[in-house]
Amino acid sequence: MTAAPLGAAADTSPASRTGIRQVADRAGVAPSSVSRVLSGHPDVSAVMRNRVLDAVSALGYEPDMLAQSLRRGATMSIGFIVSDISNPLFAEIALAAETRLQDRGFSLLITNAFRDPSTEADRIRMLSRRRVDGMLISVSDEGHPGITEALSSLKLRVVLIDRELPAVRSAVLSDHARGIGEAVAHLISLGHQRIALINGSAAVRPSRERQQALRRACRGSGVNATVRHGTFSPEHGYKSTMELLSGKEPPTAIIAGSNQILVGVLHAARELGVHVPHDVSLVTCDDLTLAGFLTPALATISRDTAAIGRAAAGLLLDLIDGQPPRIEVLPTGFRPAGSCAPPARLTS
Amino acid sequence: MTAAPLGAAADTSPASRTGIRQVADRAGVAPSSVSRVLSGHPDVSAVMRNRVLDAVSALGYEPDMLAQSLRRGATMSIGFIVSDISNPLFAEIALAAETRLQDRGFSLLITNAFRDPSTEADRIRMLSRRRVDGMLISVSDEGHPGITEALSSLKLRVVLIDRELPAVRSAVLSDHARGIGEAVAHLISLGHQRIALINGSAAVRPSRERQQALRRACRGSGVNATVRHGTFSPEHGYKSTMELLSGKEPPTAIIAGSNQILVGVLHAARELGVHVPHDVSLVTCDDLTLAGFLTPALATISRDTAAIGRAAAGLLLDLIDGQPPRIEVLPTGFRPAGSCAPPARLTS
DNA sequence: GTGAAAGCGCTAACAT
DNA sequence: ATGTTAGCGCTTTCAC
Repeated sequence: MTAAPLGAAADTSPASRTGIRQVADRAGVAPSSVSRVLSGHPDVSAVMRNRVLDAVSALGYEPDMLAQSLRRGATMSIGFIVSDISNPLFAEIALAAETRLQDRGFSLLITNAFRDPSTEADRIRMLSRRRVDGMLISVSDEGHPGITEALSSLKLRVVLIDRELPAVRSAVLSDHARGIGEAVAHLISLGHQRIALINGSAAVRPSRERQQALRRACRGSGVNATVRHGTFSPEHGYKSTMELLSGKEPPTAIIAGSNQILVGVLHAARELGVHVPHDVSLVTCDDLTLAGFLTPALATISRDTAAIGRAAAGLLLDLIDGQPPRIEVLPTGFRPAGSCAPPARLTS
Repeated sequence: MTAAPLGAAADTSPASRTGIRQVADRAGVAPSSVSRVLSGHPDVSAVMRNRVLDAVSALGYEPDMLAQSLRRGATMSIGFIVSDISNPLFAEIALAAETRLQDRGFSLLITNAFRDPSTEADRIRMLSRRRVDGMLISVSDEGHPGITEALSSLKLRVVLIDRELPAVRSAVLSDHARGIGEAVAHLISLGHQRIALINGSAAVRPSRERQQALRRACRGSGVNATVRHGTFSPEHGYKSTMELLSGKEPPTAIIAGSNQILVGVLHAARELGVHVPHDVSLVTCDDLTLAGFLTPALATISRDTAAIGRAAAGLLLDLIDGQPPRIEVLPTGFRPAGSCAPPARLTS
């Protein structure tokens, strides 16, 4: 709650930072006039404008956004709560969002929440204290009361990324069902009868959508669908794969619910000496840099991360511009590859 | 220069945000007393403290950090100028740095500069206007005058990451020479006589260190070392590989100067039908998620990104605490793997 | 078209 | 130990 004071070694320069006052003095005008010139006020004479601009460049004056923000009631900054910025999926979204926001003069305050809901609630409050003009959030548990509370207590513009929360009416969603549907159709056409989805947490929309899509795609086909929920982590991928493949009637195809989960799946497969695609076919969700260079190349359900980031930033900017909240759905698509092949033994 | 005003749809709530004044009124005390309680001032009676704290929680008061910052002269925020946050290398550094800074109450303002020096200079000025208490920077051109100027105009605490600038005396560096030295020694021991380094830009320290280390490691051994400088991009990796491998006396081993460059190298090798390690051995700099799952597994010169982020944050915090600038050097290490093997034809 | 004055929300002297 | 006052750097009525 309390902020630590700054250390002593602040000023190396004797003269304090040049403010609007110094500029005004040098130009021989009032501070308010400097402000008007700099903020593009229409009623300023050319003489005034030039005198001020000269003084500004002579002194190298840079307006203090802190003071501007306090006065104007807008910080021109956006908070982005990411569960894990080191995951390229989120990093790419953040990059695209920042690019779009920067064009409008907004800065991005990025903060990591380590997939911990109460940390997320804390970060929401922190960003609120910093008076950000809006937030981009992808919570890790849509049902967490702390998050709902932190969110509802503030009248702030919020855009969700791939999440659904009753309290927030702006979101960018991915159509996971489509990608899963395509992937499963492909697997079934290859002759697979037992498909397993090693899924992330059921507390977030993508996992639920994937599960539903898998069940729907298998319905009536006689194909057996198994879903294992867990964390978005290599550990979950590893453990689930070990259990699935060493059980009775192991799946002939596995879908990894995230790039993190995939890593665990690969470790387990290697450890078990299981060969892809001969022993088991493999599909993963979301791109990974080297997925195309694996042997065999990895079939992937992918989405346009830059488009997601741009859309999220766009929605937030619209909200700030006074437009009503909106939900945008972006597609996912399945890219087949060598990691999918007909099962070795077609009979169970 | 001018900031766009915020849209109309700001207040949904009729009552304006509760400030320190409202808390003071409700507790029947002066605003300064509220401030004292909240900032942990020693001279406050227990009665006062309780009355204030009650009012605070009753009203759900959250102090306005904007006003605090203006008044205290410290924003408790740090700027981080990254060339590309979607590169896991930087993302992991940023993550570790943020974690460390967050512990001390600092927030991280991350901004992308797309490896463009003049964008970097712009971002430095932008962060300066936002009055960040310090910056973490990894410029993409150490010789760019605009950056030097932007940096020197501000009396700010700056820590460089893997860069050398005369104006900045705090930095976290990686000992690239060591990793390259180990890798080259390994290659030479396998019998390689022609080693190529597809390097990044010579305008930054890592590239220069790698080049020097390669030359040093080859000196007197009769081994031919080729270095190609360029951008840190797949395109550079692709083009260089195509040219190197289709030239006369092609290298029998290639070292890719970054994970981005590596991607281009892999594309080119695939296109040329060149087999690793039979036709050419391959080493890459900096980890990539799936590098260990490639066939063959990729030999890598790696470093501890989390340690770099922590060290950078630590240096900056020390600077803020008034300690003198310092340079910290962290190791890199070579991890051999199947992508390195004796050259097929030992004679040129 | 320009200047003077008030104040954004908070903290730190200075009083008491 | 607590209240009063001034002011961080800027913008914006309000006068002229």
